[in-house]
Amino acid sequence: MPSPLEKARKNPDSNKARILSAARRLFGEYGFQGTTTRMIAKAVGIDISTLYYHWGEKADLYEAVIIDLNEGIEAQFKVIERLARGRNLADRLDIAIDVMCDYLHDTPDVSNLLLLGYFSKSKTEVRLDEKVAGHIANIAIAMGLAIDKQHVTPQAKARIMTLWNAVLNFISGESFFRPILGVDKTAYLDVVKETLKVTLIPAFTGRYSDNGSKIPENQ
Amino acid sequence: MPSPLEKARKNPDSNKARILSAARRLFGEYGFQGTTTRMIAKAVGIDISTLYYHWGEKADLYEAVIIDLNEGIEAQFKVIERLARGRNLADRLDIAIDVMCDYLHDTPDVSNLLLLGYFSKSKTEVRLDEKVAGHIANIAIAMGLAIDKQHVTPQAKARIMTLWNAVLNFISGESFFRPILGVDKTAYLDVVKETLKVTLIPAFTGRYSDNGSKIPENQ
DNA sequence: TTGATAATCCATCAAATGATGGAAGCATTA
DNA sequence: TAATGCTTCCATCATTTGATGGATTATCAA
Repeated sequence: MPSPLEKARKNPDSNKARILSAARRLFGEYGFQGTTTRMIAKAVGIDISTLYYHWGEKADLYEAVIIDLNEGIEAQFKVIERLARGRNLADRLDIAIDVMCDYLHDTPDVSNLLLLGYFSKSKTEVRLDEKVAGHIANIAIAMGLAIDKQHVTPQAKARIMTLWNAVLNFISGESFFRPILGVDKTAYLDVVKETLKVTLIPAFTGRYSDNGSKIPENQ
Repeated sequence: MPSPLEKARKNPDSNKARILSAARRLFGEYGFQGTTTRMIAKAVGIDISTLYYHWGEKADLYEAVIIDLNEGIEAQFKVIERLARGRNLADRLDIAIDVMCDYLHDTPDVSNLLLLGYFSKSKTEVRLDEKVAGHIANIAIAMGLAIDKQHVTPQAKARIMTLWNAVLNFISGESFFRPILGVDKTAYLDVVKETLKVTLIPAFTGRYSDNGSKIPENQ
């Protein structure tokens, strides 16, 4: 039997799918508490009860949004892994930053939702942490910093978090940070990419100060 | 005539001050939308109407919280400036990271509130961006990267944002990131400081070249 | 003490919000 | 056509939430 999400994806023009899409955008913009079911229904152009018919209560819809979003991220990790295979560490990081920045910039709700999930404590908590732990480990593996999920050092994890969070911050906070930087919309993405690469790639390619044993480049 | 904030600070045991304090904690934890005036009143142990008597409508209370918070941050910048004066860049950054991490870790609402301000779009927007622009410029000056607020290059701004955001992310997201790192509460702060220093100080002390492929040499 | 000012609480309101029941419309198939 | 199941909308409810008016109590100077 197909899950509700698969059903919605199969027919992107259905109301069910359009509700999910609007919910994603609005939850990302205003957060869980700041988004009302009426706002979502109005954005789609349907009655509120249709929304409840398809997705159940608000928290269930939110959960569907989070699951959908995480699958999108995981798909991007696969893209990165494919493009980065066989390169050296600096090139892999370069590719990862490019791909992730482009992806998140094209789908702005994703980074908003993730950050809100990290920092805002809502009463209806949707489990997100083990997903993030998985993302961190995936990046570590894709970057060749670990053989498998069980062998990622805390140091590597912390460095990846720094990079991952920096990407999310810059993309999600564009409307906030861009005026401060004083660059236009098209230049912003380039400035961000360049800054992330220059500031953070050396943190991985340079020597690891604590253990001194950088994980060898096992292609 | 004293401002409401000065009045509240003068008498920290007054209900007015206790409301501000509880509001700060709860707004930081649940965000503007997720916090109700009843929650705040209950935390203080007073009737809701007393809250309205002292602070007016909810948005006004929130604004008072933000102003209070920004003054605390600016005070910390002064501390950093005093401690860092006369040192070299690497030492200044080291001090700045230590002082800011300690301060934010002791007052967890601050980083939460700032991040929520960056990323969550509420209908009742309180101006925060020019404050942040000021913070960025202050750091730039304190670090000796610029003579005055008018002469901070976009590159320097972007690097400072990366550092500043990284601090906020790690402190505010402790409950989220610490289990992933698998360290205990006391060790977390040290891991964070160490990671920030190792990964980000070279971004400032190294060359500001645009190819970014070089690894800094010093310390 | 008295009188004015400040602070607090009780009761209440209007609007917003999450959620549901049931009737009506639509589509597919027998 | 008739029957069945899926989808949509209207009307409505119970709570929650922001906010206020008015009565009551505390504070304190004259």
